[in-house]
Formats: sequence, C-alpha cells, structure tokens
Amino acid sequence: MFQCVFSSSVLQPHRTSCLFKHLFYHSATPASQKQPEPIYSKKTEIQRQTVRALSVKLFIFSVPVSVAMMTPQVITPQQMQQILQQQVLSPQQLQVLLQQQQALMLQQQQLQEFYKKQQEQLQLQLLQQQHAGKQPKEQQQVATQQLAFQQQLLQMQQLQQQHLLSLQRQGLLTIQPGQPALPLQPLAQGMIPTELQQLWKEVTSAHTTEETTGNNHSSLDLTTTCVSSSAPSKTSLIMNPHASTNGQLSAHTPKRESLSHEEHPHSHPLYGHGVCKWPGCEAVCEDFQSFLKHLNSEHALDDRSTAQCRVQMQVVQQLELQLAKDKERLQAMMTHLHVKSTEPKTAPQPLNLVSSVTLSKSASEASPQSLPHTPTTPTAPITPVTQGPSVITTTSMHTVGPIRRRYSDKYNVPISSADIAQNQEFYKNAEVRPPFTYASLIRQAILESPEKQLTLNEIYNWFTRMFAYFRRNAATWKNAVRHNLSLHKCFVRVENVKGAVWTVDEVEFQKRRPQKISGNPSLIKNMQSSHAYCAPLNAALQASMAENSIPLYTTASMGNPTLGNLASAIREELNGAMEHTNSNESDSSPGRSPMQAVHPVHVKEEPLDPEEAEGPLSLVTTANHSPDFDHDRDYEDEPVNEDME
DNA sequence: TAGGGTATAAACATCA
DNA sequence: CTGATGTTTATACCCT
Repeated sequence: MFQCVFSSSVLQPHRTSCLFKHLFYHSATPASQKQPEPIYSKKTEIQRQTVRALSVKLFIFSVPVSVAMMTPQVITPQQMQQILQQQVLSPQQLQVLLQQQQALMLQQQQLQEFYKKQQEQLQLQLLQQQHAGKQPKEQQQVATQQLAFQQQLLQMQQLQQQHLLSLQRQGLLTIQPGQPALPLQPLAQGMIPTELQQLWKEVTSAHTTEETTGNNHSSLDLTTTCVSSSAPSKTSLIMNPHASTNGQLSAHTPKRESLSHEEHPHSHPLYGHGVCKWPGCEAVCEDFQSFLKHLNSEHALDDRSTAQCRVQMQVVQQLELQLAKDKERLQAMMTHLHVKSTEPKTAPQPLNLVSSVTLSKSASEASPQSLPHTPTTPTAPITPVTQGPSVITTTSMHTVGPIRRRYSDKYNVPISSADIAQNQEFYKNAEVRPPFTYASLIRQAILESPEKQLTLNEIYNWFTRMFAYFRRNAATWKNAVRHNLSLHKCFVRVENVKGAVWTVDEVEFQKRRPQKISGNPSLIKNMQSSHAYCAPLNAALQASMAENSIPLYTTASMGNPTLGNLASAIREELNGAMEHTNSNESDSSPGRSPMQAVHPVHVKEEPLDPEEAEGPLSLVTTANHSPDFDHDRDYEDEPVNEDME
C-alpha cells in the first residue's frame, strides 16, 4: 500500500524546505553506538571544503584562470557546492596538497618580500627623481628594476600555475577548459569586499597624488583599507605582466600568455565576455585585439596600475591568509580527530571525509530500490556512486536491522546546512532514515499542508512521499506516528465534517519557549551563527564566503535550489514565527477554518515534545535545548467528551 | 546515577 | 469480523 501511495503521490516540494530547519536539532545519527567518525567527517569535511574554496578563490585572484574568465555568469551556490564537493580526497592526499600549497605560499611570500623591498626602493627612486629632476639614466634603472619585478612576478605566477595544474591533475581543482559549469570569475568578483571595490574607485581617481606624495603611505593606506585585520606590512606588489605590455616589457607577455592561454589564444584572464576584467575597469572591448589595445593603453605600467595591482595583491594575500588559517584549522582538526577516532573503535576507521554533505540524490535516484534494506543507516547515508574509492563509514550499522535509532548526536553533530538543503531531495529518494524525530516530522507534515491540518492517513502519505525510508516497515513507523500524535500535547485532534484531522498547536510552542526570539530580521544571522548545526557552515564555508562578501542568502536566492531552500526555509520559519507570535489567538491551529466545528477531542495542555518546541524561530533556543519542558504531560485522560463518533 | 526524551513494540479501545 | 484510528503502557537506549 505504501509503496503504492508513494509512487503515485504527487510531490509537494515547495513547502518541504522548512521541515529540515525545524528538525535539524533532532538531527542525529541514530546510531546506537557513539561514533566519532561522523563527527570527524562532517566537521572536517566542511573545513576541507573551506580550504578548497579558499584555494579556488585564491587561484582566482592570483592566478588567472583563463577559462574561468570566460564565463561571467553568476555562479550559483550549487555550482559552488559542485566545486566543493566534486573533489574527494583522502586525508593523505589532502595533506600532501596542503603541504604543497604551503610550500608554494612560502615561496610566494618570499617573493613578495622581495617585491616589497624592490617596490619601496623604486618608489624612493621615483621620489628622488621628482625632486632632483628626471635623469634618463635613472629612468632606465627604474625600468630595469621593473623588468626584474616582472620577471619575478612571472616566476611566481608560474609557480602558482604549476601548482594549479598539479592540483588539477590530482583532482583537487576541476577547472577544465571549456567547462562552463564552473564559472569562477563571477565568484571572484563576488568575493571582493565592497570596501575593496570602493577602494578600486578611490585608487582609480586619487592614485596619482597618493603614489607620488608618499612613498610609503599609499601602500599602507591600501593595506589598511582592504585588509582590516591582516598584516599591513605586506605592501608587496604583484604586477600583472599584462599591465606592462606597453612596449618596454612586451617581451614577457608572450611568455606568460603561453602559460595560461595556450589552448585559448584569445582568452585572457583580464578579458571576458567582451569586457575588460581589470579590476574597476569593465571597459567594453569588442574583440580580443581591441582588448589588448585597451589593456596597453589604459592599463599600462603606471602608478594607477601599480596601485591597483597592489590592491589585488592585498586581496590575494587576504585570501592566502584565510586559506592558511583554514588549513591550519583543518590540519588540527584532522590530527585531533584522527587520533581520537581511532581510539574507541575496534577497527581503524577510515576517515570519512565524504560526509553527507556530498550526498547527492543522484545516487539514490540511480537505484533507490537496489539499496540494501538499511533502515538503520541514519546519517551515514547511502553514499552516492560518485564517491568512488572514497571511504564511507557506514560502520556496520546498516546490517543491524530495524533497530531503534538513537539520536545520540542530536545536539552535537549538526548536519551541515548543505545537508539541510540536500536532505529534502535526498531523503525523498534514498532509503535513509531521516534524522528527525517523529514528532518533528509530523509537525512538519501538518504545517506544510495548506490547511495546516492533516488526517492520519495524510500524515502517513506525507511520510512516504517525503521519505523513501518510510516506505518500509509501515507498521512500525505508523504505530510510532500514532503514538506521537497521541502522546504529544502539541498535536491536537480536531473533528471536522470529514472526520478527524490533526493540527499543531503552535501556542504550545510559545509557552514552552518563551525565550524564543521574536521576529527580528537579524535573527537569521543569529540563527545561522548560533545554531549548532549551522556552526560548521559558519565556521568554514560561510566564513570563507561571507567574509568575502558572498552573501549567503543572496547567493542562495540566485537560483541554487538547495541553499535557496535553506534561505527560504529560514524565511519561512521566520514568517511562521511572527505569525505565531502574534497569533496566540488566531492560529493556534493554523488550518482551522471557521466553518469547521472544532472539537478538540483531546486537549493536551503541556507541550512535551522538545522537538515541537523548535517551532518557528526556535533555532537558537533549540540549540540550547533543555529537556525540562516535558514535565506535566498528563497521561491521565481528561474525560473531555470525546465525541469521536 | 537519575531523569528526560525518543523509538519501538504491543495491548487495548473505538468505530466504520 | 476486520482494518483504521487512537490511547496507553512498557521497555530500551541515549543524553544531560
């Protein structure tokens, strides 16, 4: 029957997003034994993704990725996720890569130091020239030094290119020529902080005086402006060789071109979609030739270009700094957790860096039925086929049979936001037990209904529709559903014409969670930052994204179905919260239509289920979930005339 | 260790 | 009588 219902039912995915928010706290790996692995995997995975994202960004900023420049469309969060998820590396691989990266950064830093000195010297000389009159000889010297800069720059960029290529080879970066799926350039643009963009304008307009009047202040200003917290001593300059294609240094241009544009002779990191990508320029260039012309004329080696390069350098440095920090964190996490995780386990558990974050519905879609009956593989979900050799730690859990799942990690191991977003589709197709309590699911089902009320059978249907897992063991989970409906006071049975329906009494939530944040717009942020399950995202992805002015929600709203869902879910949650904050009267039973003769057969007075408590906007509060809400549920039947005829 | 929360199982009642 | 729907109790496990 349920199979039938499931297969024939019409999905209503538009409202399901909000479920996962609510239920998130209840998220837990229903494993019956404690498992450090999932913890390790999830957090480390996110950290790893952060490092990866930073690497990508870093390359975007520092190494022109020609292909990336060709696709100026806005990168979608999904694509970002793609970027983040595509590459699955073993910790060992990761370590090697990190070491490589660090070595490279070291080299780069040394070069930067060199540039800094050279630059200061150059500025000093320029100053002297201004005061003492221009001497052709010195000018030549300057030019020679600039030439040296260029060469050094080239070396550095070559190093980066090599590293990039090596990364690509190892699968860490998947920037493939002609792969429009990963338009990175917009990402890079999006990452430029707004202040930085402002800075570009300032530089563009006021560069000359700054650069000429103070040989040291200008760079400092730039530094402090765009890098608020990083070492301001770094005034080194990366000069784009292309900025120097104005003649005297043209000899280097082909060399560089050959580096990154062999395959795409007309692609240029500073040129994309007919627009000059020089920071702050965006001049329209019909073709590549005109672009080159523009480049040579407008972005020649002068003070302005120098200053702009400096700014770009700061951007790169900032990213490098962040990358280094995140790498460090990741290393520490891996080291720490690896040691820990191997301790309690009998068998050394491979690090599951492929967390559920990487779950894609593709796997489940591919063969949902072919999956072994694993009712107990909670959040160690069925891993997508795409995982390949990566290690999965289902850790013998999926053979335990239909045992009771324990949400041991309920408050400790948050599912990442990516999980939230992906869960919806994932659980729809994969027979993975959703890490949510029955009560939460029931509540969600009811709240998603147009009338905010469902019959028992409709609740059943919702379960089977939304979760492939509930296509099995119907007797078990249906019994549980009924049990929960009866047990929890927040579920109110009302009789209408058609029969009995179940509603959710949101008032009970309010009673229970007086500390709930009321509809404060900033709540979204708070929820994100403070809620346990959002922590990983904040700490890692969001940090790396938001700090670079990638507005999570803006991005989400740009079309990513997953993050978009999250955003909308939170919005929805907020709305629901507001709705029900001022709705002590109106919407205690949301779907209650006036015409329905409401006969709450069973008035349960105290909300008991903590799951319910996380009603709208209880994200934060639920994180501090205290189990003291469940008192006085009255088991004793109040003889309310139960007119269940 | 106790208490609370949840899942699971099952007995029982009611009703169409 | 049977199946669906509810209610209640018992038990186990996990977490705080």
